[in-house]
Amino acid sequence: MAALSAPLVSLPRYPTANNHLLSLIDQCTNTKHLYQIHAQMLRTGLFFDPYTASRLITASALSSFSSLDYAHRVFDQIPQPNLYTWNTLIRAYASSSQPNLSVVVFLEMLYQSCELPNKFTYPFVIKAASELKALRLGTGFHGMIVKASLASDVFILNSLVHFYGSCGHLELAYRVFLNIRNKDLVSWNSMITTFAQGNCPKEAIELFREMEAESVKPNDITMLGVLSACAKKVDIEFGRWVCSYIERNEIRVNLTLNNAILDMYVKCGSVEDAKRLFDRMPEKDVVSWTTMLDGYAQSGNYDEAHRIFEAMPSQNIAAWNALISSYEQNGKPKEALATFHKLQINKSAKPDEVTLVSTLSACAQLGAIDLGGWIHVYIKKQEIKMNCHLTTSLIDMYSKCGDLEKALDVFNSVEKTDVFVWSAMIAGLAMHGRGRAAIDLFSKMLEAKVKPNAVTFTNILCACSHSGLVDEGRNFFHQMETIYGVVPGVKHYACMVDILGRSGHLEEAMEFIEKMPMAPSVSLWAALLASCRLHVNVELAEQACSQLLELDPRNHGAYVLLSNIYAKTGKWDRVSALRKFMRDSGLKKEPGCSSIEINGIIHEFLVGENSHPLTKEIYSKLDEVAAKLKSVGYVPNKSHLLQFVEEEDMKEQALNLHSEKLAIAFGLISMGSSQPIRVVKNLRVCGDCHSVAKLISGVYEREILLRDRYRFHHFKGGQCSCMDYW
DNA sequence: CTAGGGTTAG
Repeated sequence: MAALSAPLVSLPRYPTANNHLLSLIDQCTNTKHLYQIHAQMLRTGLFFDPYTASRLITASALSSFSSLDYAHRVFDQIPQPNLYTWNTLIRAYASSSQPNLSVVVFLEMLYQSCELPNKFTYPFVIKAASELKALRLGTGFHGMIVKASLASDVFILNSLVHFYGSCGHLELAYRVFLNIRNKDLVSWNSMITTFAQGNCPKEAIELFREMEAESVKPNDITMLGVLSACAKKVDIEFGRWVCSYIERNEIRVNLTLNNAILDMYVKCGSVEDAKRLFDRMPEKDVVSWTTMLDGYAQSGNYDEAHRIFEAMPSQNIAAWNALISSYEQNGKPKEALATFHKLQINKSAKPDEVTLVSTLSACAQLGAIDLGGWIHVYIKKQEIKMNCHLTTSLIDMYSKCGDLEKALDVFNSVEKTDVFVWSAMIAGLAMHGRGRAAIDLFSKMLEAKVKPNAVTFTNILCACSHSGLVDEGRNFFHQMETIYGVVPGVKHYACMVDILGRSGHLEEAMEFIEKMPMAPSVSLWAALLASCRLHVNVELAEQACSQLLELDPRNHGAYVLLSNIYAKTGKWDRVSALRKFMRDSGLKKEPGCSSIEINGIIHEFLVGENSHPLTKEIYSKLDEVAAKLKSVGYVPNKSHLLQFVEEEDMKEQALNLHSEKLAIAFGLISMGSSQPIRVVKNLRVCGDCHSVAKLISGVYEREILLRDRYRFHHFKGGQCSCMDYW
């Protein structure tokens, strides 16, 4: 009997040779070693022991010199893989760069193996689903788990919490969490992390309190989640408390935890605390350096930022990105582009999508279409994966640089879209005065089953405002909450005030403001004030202005708008009173500044500028323009003169010095006549400049694209795309 | 003999 049941090839359960080979696997440092062991296993027949073969798979799949390909080939040689072997491969793929293959192997197993997935299989394959953010897939696994009666396993449930969290479904994650009967530390950590990363820092901290109340002892991972929540909440008080909590409870502080504390200090605005910790840290890595660098850059301390940058052991792309994006976000787009340029020369790191997004955004701010277009080509040439972030930035860049057609090309050519891509395209149409097209696109977006968000509504209301679509604007505003569940914020109210005020419904705008459930913002009053100028309503303007100044006493824009209205109605005494007041309180009008890009170089003109090398030519061009326009009957409109110039003949001259005129004149001399002149102005275009640009576009047969603070003016054949509604 | 939770740049 004993002889009959013995296997043909006798394999002792734990033979010494077996143990010896296994211990050799742990000592492998390269693939060659693995091949030798593999060969030895085949020779001795040990390979056909599922456990031994699985160890070989694990070693080749998860080691530092890993080759998943090889692991898979090893797997394919195994005649009858058991469940453990399958799990090994599924696990290896789950944490690889191709988690989808984990799912493929899982499915193969369902078809080929007579064994069913067990409690070990699911955490792996759910991890793959989390990586893929594949909600439906993971939900399917969840169903299988319930059917297989595995739904009480705490390991599986914890991975489901993590899975729903990484898909952004916090409610589902929380529901699973609540259903875990025997919650362990990882359950709490998973849920806290999910809340912290899902932009619910309050809930994360509440859960941490609850955990304490249940006497579950937190560890370093818990604190990472809590600190990340503090950083998101910008609550330094609580952050400091967390640090002392870590000390009091003797939680092991490793490099990662120190980095998290560092980040918390930076995000909460205390670079000083961050620096103190940074100097004391026994060990630092790239993350520590980059976080510190980012802290200085975000706070505008570029001297220190550069010092850190130079001192870092290696300048990775994240470090460059920290500099570029902080410049771009702190209103220093030129510095952002200069840094990008340095990166290109330096070649120490390769631009990634974050770099390109920030740089495109800087191009958009400056109207630098040459560089922006160059980056577009770069993306194609380098075969950089287009994601929604990049698509959004490209659409935004082309729109803001005045090339709406290119923006539409990008929009129409991408496969992947999200709500931000659609919203950016709607914004592009809006700023070019194509209100109807923006509304059509909104309908298409709904057809594509993309849910509009707060940004979408800001943009669509903006479209209505620029195109004078008052009824449509009212409708969207009322529908946004009732139909789409987006609660109007103060920005949406400001848009509505703009829509109503601009179209002359000043009374209705005022009533609308009175019924607002929140306090009006500076920009809301500014919108009303601008409407008062357009429709010349001195009384309401004074009201709006005083409300605005109460919120922001040093807002020079408000004084300028009000003085415009006084000037328009001939109240010159009030104009001078305002001017005196501004001078006495040290308030200066923001100087008008226009820029134009010629052959990739941005030329800037301040109002009255005369430092440009071609100043002489520019001014003589302006004289020529003035003479030509006079001959077609143009009379300068002096009421647009906002500079408080008192002497009459000075006014006409000052009008000629407006920055947009200088930039247009420069464009006329420096560019080929077939190219449109693209100008970006920091303020709203003045009425006289608007008329002049229209005339130039006719007389000189030149297209002019003028972007002002609020929108685009596309001058062609003597007309403007705004139809004079601005 | 296999599991689950992690810090940086948009």
